[in-house]
Amino acid sequence: MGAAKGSKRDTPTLMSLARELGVSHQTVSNVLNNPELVKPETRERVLKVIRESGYRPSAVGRALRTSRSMSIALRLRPSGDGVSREVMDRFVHHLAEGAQAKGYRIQLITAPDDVDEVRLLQELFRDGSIDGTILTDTHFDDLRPQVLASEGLPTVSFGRPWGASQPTVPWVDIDGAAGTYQATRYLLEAGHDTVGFISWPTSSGVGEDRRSGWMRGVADLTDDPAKWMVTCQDSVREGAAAAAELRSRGFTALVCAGDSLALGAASVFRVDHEGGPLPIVGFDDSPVARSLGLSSISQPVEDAAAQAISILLKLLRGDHDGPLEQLLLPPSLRIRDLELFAL
Amino acid sequence: MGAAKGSKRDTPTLMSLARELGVSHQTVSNVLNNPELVKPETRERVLKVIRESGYRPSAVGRALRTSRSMSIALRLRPSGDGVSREVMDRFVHHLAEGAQAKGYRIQLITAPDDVDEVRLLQELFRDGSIDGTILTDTHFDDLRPQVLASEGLPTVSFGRPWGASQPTVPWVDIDGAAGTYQATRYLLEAGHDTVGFISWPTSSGVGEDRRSGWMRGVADLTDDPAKWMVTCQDSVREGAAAAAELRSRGFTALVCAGDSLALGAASVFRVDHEGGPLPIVGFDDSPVARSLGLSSISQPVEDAAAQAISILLKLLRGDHDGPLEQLLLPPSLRIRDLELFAL
DNA sequence: AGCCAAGATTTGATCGTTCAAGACCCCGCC
DNA sequence: GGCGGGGTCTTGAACGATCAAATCTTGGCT
Repeated sequence: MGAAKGSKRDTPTLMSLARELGVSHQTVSNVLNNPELVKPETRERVLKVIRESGYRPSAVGRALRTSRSMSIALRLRPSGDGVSREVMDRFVHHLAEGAQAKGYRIQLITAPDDVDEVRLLQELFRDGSIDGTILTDTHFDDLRPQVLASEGLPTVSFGRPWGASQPTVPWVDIDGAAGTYQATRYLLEAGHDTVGFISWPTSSGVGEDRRSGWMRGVADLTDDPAKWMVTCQDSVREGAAAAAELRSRGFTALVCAGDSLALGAASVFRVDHEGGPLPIVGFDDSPVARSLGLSSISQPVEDAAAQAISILLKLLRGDHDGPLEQLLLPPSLRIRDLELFAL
Repeated sequence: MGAAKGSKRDTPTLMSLARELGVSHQTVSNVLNNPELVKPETRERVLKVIRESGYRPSAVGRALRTSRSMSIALRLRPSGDGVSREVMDRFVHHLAEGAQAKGYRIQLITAPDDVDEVRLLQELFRDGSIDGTILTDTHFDDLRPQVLASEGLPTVSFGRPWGASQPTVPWVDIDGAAGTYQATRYLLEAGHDTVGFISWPTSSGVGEDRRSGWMRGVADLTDDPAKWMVTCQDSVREGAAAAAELRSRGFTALVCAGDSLALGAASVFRVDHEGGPLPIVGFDDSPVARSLGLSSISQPVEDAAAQAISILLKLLRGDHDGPLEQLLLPPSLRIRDLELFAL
């Protein structure tokens, strides 16, 4: 076929295509990036060759010139034992999906602690590997947002800036309080006079948030909600112990800060239970809850991921219209009939 | 402070550092990549300035010149409902960790099916975004390895090439059969005369593998192992039904293809159980199994990830010594006392 | 005919690095 | 004293794209 210069089986480039077509490299580039600048006739001619050659613009060449890597960093946390990590898992997946749809890619990083995470992010940002990042698992005294913001590293946080007087980066989060409030009201309307709560230690912002929703839900029923709840670590065993305690105090329905606790609580309350939904509501709608038929509160992680991406891309585009975006998404209650224990 | 040319607050480059130092850019480059070529004296001088400026070589510039992106693609699957997806989760995490330790990064991709996955991988490979990939969830009639291999895309598979007469890419996998064999023998030695099996449909390579280990374990006890097992879909409910069936046939101990099934089976066998390990063994050692105190077979995913990375890097380096690597790692049995149901 | 503007295409520089030679210096050796 | 050679450093080109500006065409208007 080709005579001229001994065409190697190399992957085509703008230059090689241009030579082959007898046009300038810029014309080929324009066909792809600014088609309206090119006469329809030549545009078609160029497009044809592009298609036939299977040409794909070098992401690296492009990145060098535009100084945009089209990739976003995400720190992956060590597995941990929780039953609810599936939530984060789904978040990551939707993030990858959303990013990909916009031509971006998610790059995973790992770090032993926040300081290392921030340092690594800065390095990757400075060497052009990433354009921005999405933070997860925010907590009290979390310095990451403000450090990254001061470095000018485009950042969106999945999780509110707990305890900070003023947010330093835009964030998206799930309204845990709204979820537990809804669950509490549901149980009350289902005929229970009291609804107890199994809580995490107060060091957790997420835990505080979820507890506050329940408290609002029972505010008109008691002056001393502290007597209606038990605090314990996040495990099935402790959840069961806490539930036993509350049950002995006469509570017939419970809301729990997480599904591990709810699972434990369910093991206590299933005794004498007569079918239908167990009056226990967990949080996170984990796979276990789904497969055992436990009621739970489901986080709209898909929305959260989409919003996080969308806000981050806005930052990258430089659309600085107005103040930081802060988005609180409502979770939804999933009531289920007990499956496993009913057998 | 500098007078000369109005130094902007730009990030430093090889060129800018070279100018500042009064040496050539290549010398600076050599200090970083081939220190032995540079006289110790100047080397120190250059290093000092590098450190002070916080200079970091542009990953993009380097990638363009060397045509190595230092990143590895990994397809993230849709969440799915399984209780065992935590295994993949841990695998991904260890992969990211291992890659990062070697200067590589993991890029997430998503795809609705294998064909799209392969196409996307090819595109990313051709445009220089990735250097290689790690496949997961291999299955019968999986065409991905052979297509990728024929395209010259460096690939390592986590999961055997089920059904293929000849592997086309190196792989790492967990020896499921060894795990179920071990579990079966353990139960027999614990005093049970028979050990049943709850199996997945035979379309699954992983399921076949796990079943075969159990069959080997009971081979000397029965001529018709088909009567000792039940096949069903992977859910807690179906696991419970299958266990009830086997129990009614007189089986006192079971091995299950996965933890969902085992969880269902446990709900049946816990009745009349008197403490100590329940004679049910699941597979994957999922968080639920751990928190409920179910015995299970644990996959050495950390090893698997490390090996996968190691083999892939070898491919990238071009060390083609000998045939494709094929690595089968033994899982380990975790026997636990029942926790939750014992309360 | 002459001239300006819009349309279409080309030219040259640039992003930041590494590769492949070339230049220079100093020494020892015949 | 010229020559080879190792050690040190510099020069110029390449990687593959985009940006900025120059050039060539065309056509309409006076």
